[in-house]
Amino acid sequence: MAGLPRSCRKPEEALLARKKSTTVKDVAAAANVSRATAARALNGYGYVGSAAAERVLEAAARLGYRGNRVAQALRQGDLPIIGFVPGDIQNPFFAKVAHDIDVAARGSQHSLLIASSEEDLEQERALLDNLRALNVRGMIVAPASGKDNQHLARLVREGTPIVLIDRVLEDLPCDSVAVDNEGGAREAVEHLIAHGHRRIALIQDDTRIVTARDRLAGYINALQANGLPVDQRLIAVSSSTVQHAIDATIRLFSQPERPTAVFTVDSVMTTGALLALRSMGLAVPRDVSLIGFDDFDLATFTDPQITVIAQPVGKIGPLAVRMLLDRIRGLSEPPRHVRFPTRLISRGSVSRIFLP
Amino acid sequence: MAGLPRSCRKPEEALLARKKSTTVKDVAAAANVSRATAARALNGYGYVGSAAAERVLEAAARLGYRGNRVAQALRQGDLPIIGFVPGDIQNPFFAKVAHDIDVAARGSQHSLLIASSEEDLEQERALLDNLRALNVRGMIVAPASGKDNQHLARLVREGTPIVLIDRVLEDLPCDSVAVDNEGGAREAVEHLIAHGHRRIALIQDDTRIVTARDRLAGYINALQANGLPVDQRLIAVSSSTVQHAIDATIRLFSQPERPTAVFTVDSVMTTGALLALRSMGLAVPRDVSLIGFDDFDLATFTDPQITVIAQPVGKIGPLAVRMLLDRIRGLSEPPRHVRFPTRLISRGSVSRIFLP
DNA sequence: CTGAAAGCGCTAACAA
DNA sequence: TTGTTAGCGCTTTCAG
Repeated sequence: MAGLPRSCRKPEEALLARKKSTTVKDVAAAANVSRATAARALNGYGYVGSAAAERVLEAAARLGYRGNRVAQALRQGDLPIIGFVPGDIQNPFFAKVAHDIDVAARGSQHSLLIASSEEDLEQERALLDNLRALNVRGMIVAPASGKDNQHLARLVREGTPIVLIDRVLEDLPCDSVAVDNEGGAREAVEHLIAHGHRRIALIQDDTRIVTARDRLAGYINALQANGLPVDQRLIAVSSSTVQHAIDATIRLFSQPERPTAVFTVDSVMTTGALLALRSMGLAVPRDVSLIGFDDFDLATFTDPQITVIAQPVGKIGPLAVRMLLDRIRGLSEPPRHVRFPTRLISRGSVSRIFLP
Repeated sequence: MAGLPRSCRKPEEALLARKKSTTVKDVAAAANVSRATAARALNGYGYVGSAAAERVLEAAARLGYRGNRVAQALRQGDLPIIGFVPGDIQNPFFAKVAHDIDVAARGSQHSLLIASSEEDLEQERALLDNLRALNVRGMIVAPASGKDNQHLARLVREGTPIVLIDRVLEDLPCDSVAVDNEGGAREAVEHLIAHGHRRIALIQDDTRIVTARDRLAGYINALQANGLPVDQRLIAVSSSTVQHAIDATIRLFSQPERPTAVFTVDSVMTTGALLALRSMGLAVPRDVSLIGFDDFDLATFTDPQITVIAQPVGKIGPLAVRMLLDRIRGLSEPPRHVRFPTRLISRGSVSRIFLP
């Protein structure tokens, strides 16, 4: 008899043992029908006599029957859940996207499991593996890295519906939703060049992150298209936290030949740059011009306000969910890639420089 | 023979059918051992001959065996997951707490499932029901409402480990981690009173939310302790979004007798109030003094900076996880309630008023 | 050291 | 209309 009470490693644990919840079997017994009939009544399919159905429902209510999704999932193959793996849940961009995904997912009867990779590739692997092992229906992922993505390739190969957001991996055959990072960055830098700036600094993430790489490309392309040199001393790499961005900015401005303008690749970086500049007594845009990728609350609070490259953040989550649901429903078209354009919002943080 | 391929509602769906993943059975077959032996080798318990074990591991690797958590969960009773139900994932307070919980949970081999209630009681019920049906180990919840919490009471009664954060329900017998909302609010308002203010406005959430209720109590207590009247026209209720807070602030200042100071109950409200005041051409603190509950990035970006009541945000998540894990491990002490003190950070947004 | 078999809770094909 | 039964993938006794 394998009938020992499970999970009794230590005696004291038994005290708090969760009350065994009521199962279909209990309900069926209470209603004097078979498990099959009870299940039919509970889930409303097939033929059930109205008398029997009523008894079942009554018993279920009385016993507090709730159903066990894990068992259902084991039986049916998957859980009505989609996973979202953002790079960092604290970044307002991802928080907003997470919220939008949540709303859209809920609208189609799915729960959302958010698991942040914290920009750590190893962690991302573990999380995706977890989600997969849980048999979620599909996943929306902002990959932490542009390289070493065999784990993603494998998931795709195995048929798990996946939609990439924000960071596209060209060689991965799955849908993606992102913005024109290269174009946006190029526009930002060209805006600075058009205002006479020549020493333009870049504060960016590790180029392992795809968006950082693309925005760097935009920066370089803009410079080269205008015959300006790419000076490595003007490029600061920092992880995307306010404190790191502060340090990077200070380093940048501790050099003999200071930049006259700064382009920051996300709103966290922009926040850090603003704080650093202020602490160094540099006024924007009098001493330094500033333009940031991604619009954010703070951008309109400074005086003057900050010029930014805005992304249509609110469109990303809902579209990603729609695409994912298509795949979950079995759509087998070739991968679709959507790239939204960005938009330069000119505020007051860029000044005109007159060349000698 | 119930051997029909499942899930073939429509023929085209079959095309994309997820590749059936390899099971212990496959591995066992490939290694020429029984399922039991394979399981033993895979999970490293019991006696397994080293030759057999090696064959199993090799076969598992070759076949790409990954394990099925759902089945494990069904067998073992629960999933190594904890759930977090914040009021609103976009609120930076909850985003930070979510991040902290994530880190702490991961440290103890648990995944985190974040499901935001969006301050909707009905939604919260559905989400908690989902989590419960998934057999998660425990949940950390910021209840959307101070009333109508039978759903929570029931979960607790059934033995699901639950820790409340930010918003404590006194009559619910479970652990909680929060801050001294009443005391913090009182200190804020007393600070304003000490600076000579008499017409002090409050911008707050619906009092259905426990923190809003407690902070309102602090506001009222401070006024009464100082012999000041509570004027309903000075109390604006708004849901916690920037736009709603803007509207509420404008309404407040459209009255004949304007307040000389404003106390906002969270950082989103504070952001909204700042935007509204600026749009009305009112300078802080020249025309209006301002103090907000909860410190946030923006508070140090305005000129002058904003005086706030700071909470030890970083301590809440980790402690909640620790308490939850205790319960999961079977701790059966009576409920523990932790309340952190708040701290007034005086910056420049409160001016002294000289009475006539 | 290994294998057979039971059973977690649920659903659904099939028989009655 | 209802009941019987198989089985999802896994772990774990118990008997070899």
